[in-house]
Amino acid sequence: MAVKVRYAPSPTGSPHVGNLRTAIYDWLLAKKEGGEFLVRLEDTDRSPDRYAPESIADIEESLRYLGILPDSWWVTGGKDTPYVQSERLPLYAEIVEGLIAQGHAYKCFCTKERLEQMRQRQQELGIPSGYDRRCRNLPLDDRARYEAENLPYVVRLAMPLEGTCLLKDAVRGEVKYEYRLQDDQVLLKSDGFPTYFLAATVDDRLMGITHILRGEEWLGSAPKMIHLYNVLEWEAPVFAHLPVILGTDRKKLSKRHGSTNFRAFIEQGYLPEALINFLVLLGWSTGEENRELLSINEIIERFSLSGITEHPAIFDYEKLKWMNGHYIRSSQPGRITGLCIPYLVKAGLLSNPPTPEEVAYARRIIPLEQERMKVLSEVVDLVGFFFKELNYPNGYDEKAIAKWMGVAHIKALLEKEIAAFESLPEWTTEAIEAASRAIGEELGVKFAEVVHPTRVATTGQTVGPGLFETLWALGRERTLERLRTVLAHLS
RNA sequence: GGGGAUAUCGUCUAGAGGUUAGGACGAGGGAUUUUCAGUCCUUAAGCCGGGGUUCGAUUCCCCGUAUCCCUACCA
Repeated sequence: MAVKVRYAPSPTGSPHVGNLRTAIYDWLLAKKEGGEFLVRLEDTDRSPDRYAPESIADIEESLRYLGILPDSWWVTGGKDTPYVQSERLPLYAEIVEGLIAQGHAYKCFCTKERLEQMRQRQQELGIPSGYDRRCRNLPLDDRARYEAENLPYVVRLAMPLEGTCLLKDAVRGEVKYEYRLQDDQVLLKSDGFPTYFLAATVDDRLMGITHILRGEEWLGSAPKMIHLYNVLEWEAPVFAHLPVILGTDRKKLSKRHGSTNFRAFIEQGYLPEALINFLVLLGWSTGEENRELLSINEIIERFSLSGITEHPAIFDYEKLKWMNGHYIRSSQPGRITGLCIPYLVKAGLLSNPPTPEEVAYARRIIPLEQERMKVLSEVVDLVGFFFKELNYPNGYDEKAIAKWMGVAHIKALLEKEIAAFESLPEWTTEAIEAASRAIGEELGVKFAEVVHPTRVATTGQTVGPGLFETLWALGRERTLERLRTVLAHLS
């Protein structure tokens, strides 16, 4: 049977990297096995504080950005339509009616207040918590009366009171559960919407899903779903429970640890291939081959559920940065330039939209800083000196001035450079370097004693790309202007 | 309180009944000298504890401990 996997996000905010990793694994499995990758929107939680329909666009964008496009989803449709659970309500209602008729599920009229009190009492007494099943054994005339009164109700799954459930997990092997310890899970809420347990089970079945990849936090609820499959007489798909991703304090990754949602990573400038490569490695490895830097195709070739780790992984932002830097460095300069320009526009360094001259300038300077970038957003600080008026000495690094603007040969150096640069037939890195070396010899100082003061005078700082590439990119006019300004202040 | 999962350098991980326990990030040192970054070389750093099984366990089993997850009309 062909593999069919699904990613089933909820519109409760910008996607979390943990969910994205699940989506990546889903996509990889589908690609590897020549199967189908389906994405379904699980929008059954309508409570105003969680339901965030505007995040649907984020979900779509995250998949597009990563390049893990679904074979079928609500955006492009497909043969399992609709892909949005709120549009599938009648399907769930029908299943629930059948379950009630067969005694596998029952209406529960308990109020939230009663359930709350029950839970509190259970906690005080130190006994296992869970629904006390009062409505499971409700006398018939009570139920008839409640129904006649139109009391709100939920539908609960009647779990077996004995026996064990054996889950065969693709990453964890066999896990056993006692049915009697399982709660009578709510399947249908009082607002008529299904819960995850019902909706996901029904949809996975109707959509022909063969493998369910989900976070380990779902492991404990597997027996409820397996029981549902059993009473519905459906064959259960393969379950694969993925290790959770933790923050540096070993707690479930959350906003406290820094960025966790897709949007934040994009804004900081992480490349899709870096995100995928890093996320994939958080819980999966190539095994003996021992490689970490892998292209998408190399990952697809090697991917398998058996390579998935069983223990939680801590999200290492440093390693992600390193990996992103690696992918930036190995990208075509044109691509990085294009990706960086919006950051410069946003920072006000370029007009909105940028003029052709500005774009040409950006194309000259951004590649010079490419190997220094870990994330794209750093470009703003890295190339700032190319754009800003330096205004000696205020715009200059204090320590840089202290170290190099007071050296004995500074005035002679600047004077000679201005004269030499003015008369240079061609403004090329080679010509600039040759002239600079000649000046150094004339002055009888070491080459470094030419380079460092010149760098400070023209850039205001001590770090940056190679000096002659910098001056070349800066252009003859800007270079001369900066040298003259500094010289004027020194005189 | 109950249930479940997991346990190899600080972090991500590989690994096998006998290995100098391998790689990567990060950290330290060195080289390249036009700074920073990069690149190359290099060093330090690990099998949770206790019982078994075994000639031999870090590896297999049990117990303990620790950590994480679940225990909602959220997913």
